[in-house]
Amino acid sequence: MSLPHMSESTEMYLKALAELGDRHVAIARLAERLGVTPVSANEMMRRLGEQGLVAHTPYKGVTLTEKGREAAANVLRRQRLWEVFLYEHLKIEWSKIYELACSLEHATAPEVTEALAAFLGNPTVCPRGNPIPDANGTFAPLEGKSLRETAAGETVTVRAVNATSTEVLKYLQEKGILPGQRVTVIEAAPLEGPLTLLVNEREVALGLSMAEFVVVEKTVDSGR
Amino acid sequence: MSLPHMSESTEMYLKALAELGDRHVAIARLAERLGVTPVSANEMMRRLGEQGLVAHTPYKGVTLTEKGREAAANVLRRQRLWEVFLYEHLKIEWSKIYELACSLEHATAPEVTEALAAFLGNPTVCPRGNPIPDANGTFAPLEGKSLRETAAGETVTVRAVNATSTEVLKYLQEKGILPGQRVTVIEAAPLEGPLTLLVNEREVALGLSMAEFVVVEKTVDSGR
DNA sequence: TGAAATAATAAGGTCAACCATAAAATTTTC
DNA sequence: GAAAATTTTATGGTTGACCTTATTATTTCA
Repeated sequence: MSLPHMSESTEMYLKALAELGDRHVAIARLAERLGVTPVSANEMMRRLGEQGLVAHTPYKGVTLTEKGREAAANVLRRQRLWEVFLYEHLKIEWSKIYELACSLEHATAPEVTEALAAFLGNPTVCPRGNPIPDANGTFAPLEGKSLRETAAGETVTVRAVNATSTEVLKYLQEKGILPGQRVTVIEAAPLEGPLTLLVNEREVALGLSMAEFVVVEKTVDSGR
Repeated sequence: MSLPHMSESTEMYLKALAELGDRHVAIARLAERLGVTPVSANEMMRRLGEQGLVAHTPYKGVTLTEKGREAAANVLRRQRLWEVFLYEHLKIEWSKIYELACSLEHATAPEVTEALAAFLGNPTVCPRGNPIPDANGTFAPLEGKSLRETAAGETVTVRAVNATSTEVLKYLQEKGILPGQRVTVIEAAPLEGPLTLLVNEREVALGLSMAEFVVVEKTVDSGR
């Protein structure tokens, strides 16, 4: 079941693919998220393809195979369990936990993963609002749409933040765009311009590339 | 202070040197402990020498420089803090903690190290009995001699176990050779033969290569 | 439909940390 | 003091994950 040993690099690619959604992912977007050149990402997709972890349809993009999806869930489980630990127990700043948990994740044996999950009380969401896959790799992929697709005038509730860069997370934290927060889109500037939001009675400007990774849900019970 | 980035490999070499004591260490012994060929260890010593971390006197051995000693203390700190966490909080089996902590150690940022230390209550010894350096890199190098040098008839108390292989640690665990345990050397077989010990009223055979890494202290207060 | 944009492939290069084999230098031991 | 053992150096090779530059293929859109 568990693969001979997955390199750190392989794990990062799998995680990125899982985080980018379960449809076909353009290699250019993958490369961008990982900070490598498209050529490198392409090479890597060939390698992962040979291992049966992804399926690549030229000019269409890549998807995880079932095997790849399972492996990715495992990586996400480790990543997000560490996030919980770092945030809840070590009291590390919210914006830094993704990056710090990421390093630990690659170094975590299955035995430690399960012991950690038990220690934490088998949490089901990470501090960034993302679901934590269970030990079998099953987890409900997050409901909701991205803030980017939210029309002006709408009021939504932040469900999760899928950004990974500490810098971006720091910006979101400063502006209060955190899971559970109610946000109203005041304006969406034309020409792919930024959104203007109302967060905690403060106006906040947010570029689309950041809004992309904020998962929101239409606020239903406005009076809770 | 903290180096640009130390590779996992560099950290392992520094740690092994620190664990092997503060005298000149023969490259062959280093290679043996790390499971690489002497040629590889030699190459690596040249590299670490260029970085000012070790001093190599040909045919005499290597020692850590002050810079190297500090770096090594930092690695040991991380290693041993994780050992405490894995053992005390995650309830992982004693014999496995070294290896599992080792992986985590390489992936641990300074910020996490310090938060972990605080979470654990700033422990000063790891479950294997070794001292945990403080945040400045200072720590009392373990008092005592190795079980290997203990004469037949002597009764000693195990202070620490400096073995690293899970297999060896498992054997020691099974035989009860753990920190705090009183041990009597019944016989030391000739020709570098094994020791026969009395541990918990049971006779135990122990090869010299294992005994080498059991640090003991002459039992003073026999009636505690 | 043809040009522009995007995506894929090809070719060649780097870097760290290993490996093996073999030759040379030094130390230890008889 | 010479042979044996150990250590060091030299040479050349491998692997994974990147990189650049250039060419070719495909898709999108005006």
